[in-house]
Amino acid sequence: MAQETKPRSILIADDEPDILEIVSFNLQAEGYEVITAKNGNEAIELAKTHKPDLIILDVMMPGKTGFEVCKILRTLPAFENTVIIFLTALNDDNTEIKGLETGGDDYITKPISPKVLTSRVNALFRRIVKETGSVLQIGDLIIDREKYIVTSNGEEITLARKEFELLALLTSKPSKVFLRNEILHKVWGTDVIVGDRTIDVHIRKIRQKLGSDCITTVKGVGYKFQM
Amino acid sequence: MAQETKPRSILIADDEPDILEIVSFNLQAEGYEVITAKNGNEAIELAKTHKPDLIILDVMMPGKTGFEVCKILRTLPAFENTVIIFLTALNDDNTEIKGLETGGDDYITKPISPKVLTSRVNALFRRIVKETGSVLQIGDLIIDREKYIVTSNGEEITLARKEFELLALLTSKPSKVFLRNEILHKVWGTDVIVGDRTIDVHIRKIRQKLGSDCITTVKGVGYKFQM
DNA sequence: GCGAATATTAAAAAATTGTAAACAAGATCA
DNA sequence: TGATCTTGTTTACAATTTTTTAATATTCGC
Repeated sequence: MAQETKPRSILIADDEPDILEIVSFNLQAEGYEVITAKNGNEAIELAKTHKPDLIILDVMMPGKTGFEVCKILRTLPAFENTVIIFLTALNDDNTEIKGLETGGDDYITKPISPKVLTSRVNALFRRIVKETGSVLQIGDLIIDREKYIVTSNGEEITLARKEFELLALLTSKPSKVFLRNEILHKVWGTDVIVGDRTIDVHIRKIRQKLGSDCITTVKGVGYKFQM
Repeated sequence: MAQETKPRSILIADDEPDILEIVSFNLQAEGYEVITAKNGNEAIELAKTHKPDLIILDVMMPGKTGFEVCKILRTLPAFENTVIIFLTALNDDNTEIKGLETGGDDYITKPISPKVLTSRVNALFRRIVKETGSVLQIGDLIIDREKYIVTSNGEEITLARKEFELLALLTSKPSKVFLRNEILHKVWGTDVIVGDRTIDVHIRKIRQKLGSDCITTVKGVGYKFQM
């Protein structure tokens, strides 16, 4: 039931092994998948084969500079939207401006704090990343809270608001039995008073729409969702 | 009808008049529309009324700090996606990390070069525009957010400002259901109060102009755009 | 089988949205 | 300037959908 998300991948190119190691270590600790390159040409190769989500480029590298790598990558459609961060010892305004104008998203000067770098990477991902949206998948049932859509076997099912919220509640913890009281509180709210049969009627409608046997009655207690 | 392009607007908050002046000057020279605030509370006020595309906040300000302003704004739906840059004399890793984690998109330490700031602003806008897509094409509908033009089957459709903003919001995430409240906040602003039927009427006008079946009503929830 | 709990059904009630028309405030233009 | 649009908003009512109630049947555990 838990949605497996592919970890975001980051390519780091730097000719100093120490930097590669410490930055890799910190980014991996944060949950990113890290690939390293020792120079510009290797960076381009690895970028093409791995298509990382973010690329960190040292500016001064043997072979090709970070700027050159960036320029080359940006001409390729696959990388026009990839986030690129420059890393450099050159603390010079004009170089920084040049880096940002070359197509870099950020420019960090050495010596860098690995934690700051990580924060900046996180900030960029937060900004770029489309929110995954709260999509719940159980068996062949997909519940998309953002789009307010329920799909069963690829077929879209229209649920009214209370029906949707009730189903969303039950599916939030499959197999858990929700007490009638609990359901009332969470779907209707604490200050709304409705009759006893109201829940039943809504459950019935959901059962009708989904094909009945995914919501089980636990007599005297409540309901639970199970595929 | 003259097609005016709405310039991107930037709000700068700093208690040092010199900084306000020099930064404003440079950003205006770059073509941005600049609004200035002298402290945190003024920043919040101006943000609410002007809804700028980007906000630059000094961290140390009388009244509310930049971090506090950021935190407050981020809780409002209208500002959850606004770009925020921190500006500060505190060259301290932990503070920088805190700033980025508070929801800031960038953190620049003083003394700053106005040109570097401008470059960073440009870089962030370049990135955002890519994500938001200043020109959106959905089916045979083309929405140019920058030029305020909507084209359907090659034919230009004239939308009033509110209509355009509403459509732009809905199309910014196709299929996502926007809550009525969310729409009110993002199109009308946080402190504007309009009647219940106002949204409906605008939706109706858009439907009339585009041919009705691209905006779907999700009763009790909101509206969504779908081709 | 008994009784309490739940299912079913239809119809009433409530909530939400669609629509047309009217209005004020600006903008536009002759 | 005054007349005429355009825009944004409100109002009032119609149309629709959702939610609830209430009355009746059915189920399930004991």
